[in-house]
Amino acid sequence: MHRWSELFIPTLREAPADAEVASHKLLVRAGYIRQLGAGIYSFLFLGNRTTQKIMKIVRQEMDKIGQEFYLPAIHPREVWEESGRWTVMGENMFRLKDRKGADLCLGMTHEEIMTDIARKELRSYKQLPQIWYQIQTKFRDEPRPKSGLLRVRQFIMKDSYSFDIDATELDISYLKHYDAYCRIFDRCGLKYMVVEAHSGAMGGSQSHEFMVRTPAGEDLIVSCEKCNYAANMEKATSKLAAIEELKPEGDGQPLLIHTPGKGAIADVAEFLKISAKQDIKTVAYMAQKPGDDGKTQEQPVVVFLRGDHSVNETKLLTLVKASNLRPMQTEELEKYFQGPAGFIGPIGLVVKPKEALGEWDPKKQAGDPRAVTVVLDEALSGRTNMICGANELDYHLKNVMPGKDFQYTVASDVRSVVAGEDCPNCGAALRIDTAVEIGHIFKLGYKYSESMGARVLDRHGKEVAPIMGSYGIGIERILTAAVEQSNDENGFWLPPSIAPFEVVVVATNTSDDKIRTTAEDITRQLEGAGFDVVLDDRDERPGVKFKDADLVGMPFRVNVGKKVTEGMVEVVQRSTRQSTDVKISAITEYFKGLLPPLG
RNA sequence: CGGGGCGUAGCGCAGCCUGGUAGCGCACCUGCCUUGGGCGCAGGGGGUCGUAGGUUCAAAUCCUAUCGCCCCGACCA
Repeated sequence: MHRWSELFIPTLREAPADAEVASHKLLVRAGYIRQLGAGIYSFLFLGNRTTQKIMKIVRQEMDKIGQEFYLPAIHPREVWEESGRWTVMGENMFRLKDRKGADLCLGMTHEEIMTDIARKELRSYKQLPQIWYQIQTKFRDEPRPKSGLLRVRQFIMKDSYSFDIDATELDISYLKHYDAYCRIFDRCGLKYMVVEAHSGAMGGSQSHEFMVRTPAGEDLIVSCEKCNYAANMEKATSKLAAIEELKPEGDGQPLLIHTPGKGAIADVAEFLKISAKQDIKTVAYMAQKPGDDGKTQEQPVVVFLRGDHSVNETKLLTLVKASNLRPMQTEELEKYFQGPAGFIGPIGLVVKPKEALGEWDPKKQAGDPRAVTVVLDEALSGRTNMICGANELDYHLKNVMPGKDFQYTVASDVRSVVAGEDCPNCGAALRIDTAVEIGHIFKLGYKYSESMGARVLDRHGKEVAPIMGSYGIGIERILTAAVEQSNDENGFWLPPSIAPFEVVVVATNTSDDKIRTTAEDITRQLEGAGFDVVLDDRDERPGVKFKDADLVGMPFRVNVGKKVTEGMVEVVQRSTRQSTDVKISAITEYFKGLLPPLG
């Protein structure tokens, strides 16, 4: 029997001053966690019980589709060099040296290690498909750990990896994970949504993120209330209302107009009595990418989009296969546009051909030194009679038509969706929320199997690289998300499946023998029926015990008090505060109707 | 890495400007009391004031450096 009086549950009346988000404050106050350093936390009794329950659910569902391994956390440098990520991971990776001076790192994720096993052992298509998973501690030297358990430097992750003979088979492994993840998060009692995510510049074809809405989240997700459209900001798009085009003036050719001192879009629009929607915004970047020699390569990228839109830099990075963007400086603007900041525009640019998109090989960069990658946002396709900068101080152009009056390297969706725009599926209004990512499934492709040399023979005897997928779940984030989702000023409540205890039995007055023994009896009964119960038998005033019970996350409380003389106790549901008088003799039956048996 | 803030008892804070005995609330220990929402009374324990230098007769307080933590930004396969 778990007696509170003998347990270590250090609850706090006040939250630590440096806690900001609800889950952080409450998990500390409830005695689940204590901080050791920035982004490093100890899990105490209650916190550990919960994460163990979460892991049990994850394990049960993963065992239905895969096999659990246990892999090292310390990795030799060589494996990470083979995949190229020893360099790519940069400062985010914890590195150390052993006594012989050999380089090692703490694993941030385990693609390399799993692929290493695969290449040494897998020989034939007959051994595929394989799904291997593990639940392991990961280390990331975050530049800025924050928000309690949300962004930390050490955390537990369930990660799995699939090896398939071809893309069709990968689809099956991917779908298995998708379904397993839904079962896991359902069982953990989370309200989550699945969003399409961008798969990054490093290859990979499909990716979904499992997100929980919360103000503490760091990711933005776009979703439709009407249909089930949901996407990551970096992937989201929207249907735009038709724009009323300006009338052409003169012969319809671009026409120079004097706009003295009106550089900004808003000024131009006001000066010309037009809407920003009729203006072309020009955003000029230098795209950056680390070169093979370790030096940063740069190339000019210019985006044209509707005056009231803004560039989504992640979309753009993916499009031009770059790792970073910086705004062009004045001299660079003058070099490529031959015009002054504020009045730059598309006409007169030397446009790189479509084949040059995403091309970084310096040998293929020869040609006109003024050549730039020009990206036209799709929202400008087919537009007519627009206003744009003339590349001349204090002048703009009228009657400009993308595609006719200027060329571009590529037309693509590179703008950010704005809340209230129309859903691309059903046309209803889109909303944008912050959310926390609790799971991510990802079609990796051949990146690791190719670079690390995993090969199997296919049914024709031909040597091929297996195609891979990688899939992660943040264990602590499930807890954090659950707390974020269900809390008030007094504390939080967890879904019974992951709460440290499903029921707390409060003996309101321990000096009353009848009350004390009844509370013990009830606890014993409920335990006997398979429920997870803790008995609060502390010699405290009832108020103290009620406050604690409200704080620490148990979904149900049984108050054993004066009504024992009538054979009754109260059952209080934490989430609703609803209190029900229940006959002591019927208490087990009552909970059987409320709670599913423990798995 | 840029900007800001904070390090004084387990937690929350005051004291610092204007140098001179280290304080308050909660928590903790003992006793009494109380027992349906952090109850009351009495007594008590606990802090090299983040660390290291410096100035001074004297430093929590002034100066310098350094470490740590938090927030905003950058970053986040």
